[in-house]
Amino acid sequence: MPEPTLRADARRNRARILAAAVEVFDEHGTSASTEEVARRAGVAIGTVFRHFPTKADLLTAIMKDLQGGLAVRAGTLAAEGGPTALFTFFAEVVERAAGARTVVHLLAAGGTDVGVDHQVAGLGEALDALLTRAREAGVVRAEVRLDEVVALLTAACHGALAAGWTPDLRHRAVARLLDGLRP
Amino acid sequence: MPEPTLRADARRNRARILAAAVEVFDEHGTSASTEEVARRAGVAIGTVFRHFPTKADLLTAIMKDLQGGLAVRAGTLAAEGGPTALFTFFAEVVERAAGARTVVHLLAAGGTDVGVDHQVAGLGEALDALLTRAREAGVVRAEVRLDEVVALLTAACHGALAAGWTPDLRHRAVARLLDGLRP
DNA sequence: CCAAATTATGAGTCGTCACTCATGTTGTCA
DNA sequence: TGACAACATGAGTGACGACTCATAATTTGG
Repeated sequence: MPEPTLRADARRNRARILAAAVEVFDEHGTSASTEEVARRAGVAIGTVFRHFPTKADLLTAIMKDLQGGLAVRAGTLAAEGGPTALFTFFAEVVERAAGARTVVHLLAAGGTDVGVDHQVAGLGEALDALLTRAREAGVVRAEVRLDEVVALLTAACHGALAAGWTPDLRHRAVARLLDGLRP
Repeated sequence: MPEPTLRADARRNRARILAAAVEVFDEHGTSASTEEVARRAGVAIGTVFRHFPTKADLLTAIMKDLQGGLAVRAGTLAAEGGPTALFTFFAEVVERAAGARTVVHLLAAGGTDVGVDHQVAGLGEALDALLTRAREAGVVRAEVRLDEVVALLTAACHGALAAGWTPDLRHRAVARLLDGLRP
């Protein structure tokens, strides 16, 4: 665990860079230049490369944060939400994806460009909890498996960015998707 | 209609370039270089740019062909297939997308990078025929609209390229999607 | 078979982007 | 507070890709 505590300014800059990167990639996709990220973060380009030696490293770090955030949200819903919390989570993620290219681009890269262990951060476990809860309550068919839910969620996020997906269409499409899980 | 009949070699080269482009883009995505397309087609790079002044023009032409092919297939299924022909078409397209990045990348670009009129080629009409047929036969709920079907199809194609979609998972995911359309 | 127009060629241009490194700056700890 | 290590800076490098253009090779109508 090589974590010899970063210097104060270094920690601050690292956070700024990550925040700026999410903004920039949300707006222009992951093909946006590293220089644009540096500009938005208010640091020199060399600083970005000091913290993230490769653009892929930067993307991986974002992915990690993202998964962490989703895992937390899924965990909260699993604990507090009712039997349909899975549906809530599903809709929330798609809604977020609609306005933020980063999520989708990273999901798209999943495993190819960006090396991310999908087991990390407990996202899988949290989703599994949501699914089990829904299954036991009978709002989801018994034979629906976790990987199918993840697959549909991924697909929906991609679709949400496609041309012509108005909010209305998005809601109807997600509704149809969830209908496919119900008994 | 500016079509003063191309010279024989020009027609041949145009066809070769289109075929090569589909191959290359299927393998490496639409970010593959124009030079690679030229190499595969066995022509010089200048020739590619003579026929398609811009890379976007090349992509648009491929898109047109692609939509035409899908429209024909949809038309055939609408005429010959049974009430579940819509499901057959859906599954076929996803299956094809799984092995060919071009389809998906172009769908993803839909309207942004590549300017394509989705009304062209009668794809919408053919799909509508399939949907109507299914609806009348009662295998699809009455309130399902065409744009939802297209949205789900797009989403599924994107997902089919994502990491970890084994053939088995792909089939199950599509099955769940179609379940969402049934009464 | 022969011009004249059309098309093919491919080395070169221009721009962009990920990434580097010599130099300057700042935080930290004794 | 001083001194050293950690960090920041930003002009520069090399690679790559879309696109151009002067020149050479084909096709085609007469």
